[in-house]
Amino acid sequence: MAHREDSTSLLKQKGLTPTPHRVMVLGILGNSPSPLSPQEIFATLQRSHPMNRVTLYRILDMLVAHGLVERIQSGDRAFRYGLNAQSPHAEHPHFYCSHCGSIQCVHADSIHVQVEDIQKTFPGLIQRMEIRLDGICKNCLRNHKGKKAGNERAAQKP
Amino acid sequence: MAHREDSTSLLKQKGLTPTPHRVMVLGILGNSPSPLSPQEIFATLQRSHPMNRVTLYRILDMLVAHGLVERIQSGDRAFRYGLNAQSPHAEHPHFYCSHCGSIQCVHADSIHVQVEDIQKTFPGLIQRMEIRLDGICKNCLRNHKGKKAGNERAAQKP
DNA sequence: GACATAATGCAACTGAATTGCATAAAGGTC
DNA sequence: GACCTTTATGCAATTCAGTTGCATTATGTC
Repeated sequence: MAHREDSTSLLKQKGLTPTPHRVMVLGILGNSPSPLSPQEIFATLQRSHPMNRVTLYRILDMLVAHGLVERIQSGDRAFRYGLNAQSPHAEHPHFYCSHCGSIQCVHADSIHVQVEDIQKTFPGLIQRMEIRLDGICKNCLRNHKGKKAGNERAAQKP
Repeated sequence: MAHREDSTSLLKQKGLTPTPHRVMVLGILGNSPSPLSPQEIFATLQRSHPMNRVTLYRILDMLVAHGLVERIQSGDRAFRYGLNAQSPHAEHPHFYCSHCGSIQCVHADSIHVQVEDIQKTFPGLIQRMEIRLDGICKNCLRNHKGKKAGNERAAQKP
């Protein structure tokens, strides 16, 4: 996981000035096992290092633009941000729990989508791929065994 | 593609009363080669069969809930709706053009993601999968050859 | 035709993200 | 260090997509 020095040097590598805010945001993302929503990042920041919402969005945008951070879509309407996997094409799927909204990385060896193969016959330029699995996570399955699904519609209807 | 009678009978099959509005919406989706945003559906409707925004959203929700229509996420913040592929697990990827926002279905034989395999080791319940490719579509490549990408950021920044 | 149920419309609201502009911080030059 | 330019951050207001609550209209059944 990325410590403060790591975040700082990552930013410098990309020619970005390592302001405290940026270092913090990158650090939070580096310490999270799964991608986070701006809200979650914001909440974490509030405790120690409050910053304006807009600033957070702008920092995230910039990190994505410089390839340090990956932005993925979850089943709901908020994007999630996570440290970018270093190797391109080593993208992994994400699991979205439609009950609690949590996101998990899925390390699935069985998924080998050959973007190159598709590119051969596809007339547009493919730059990126995103795979998402929707369902109910382990915790929600355990906690709500026997209960009515209730919020399950969230997957489709955030 | 679905003609009016088809839409009507599809609705009846699901026990839904085939109101003019519903038949129209289902017809539009059936005649489109690619999934449409509510905005696009709305615009199409305006010409011949104006209806309230909310009604459209509610009809779409219902069609999704009854499995007639599939709701997918594009690279931007609007969902897209398309007739549901009849066979489950025959999901296909969608291509999102980050320049013009259009969506295309990709029929890629090379993509065989075995959800069952993932399910064996994944502790949650997987109910659905979505694969999306982001890039620049054929048209935008042609029209903007040599020009600066300009709006390309849309993929990440709708 | 009367009535209950379902469908639609309208207005106001929410949540996530964005824009425009003002202020504050960094960084370079003398 | 003072001055100035560039870059970051903050604040307020706005957009965009979708949702909620409630009134009104249509549909179907007896």
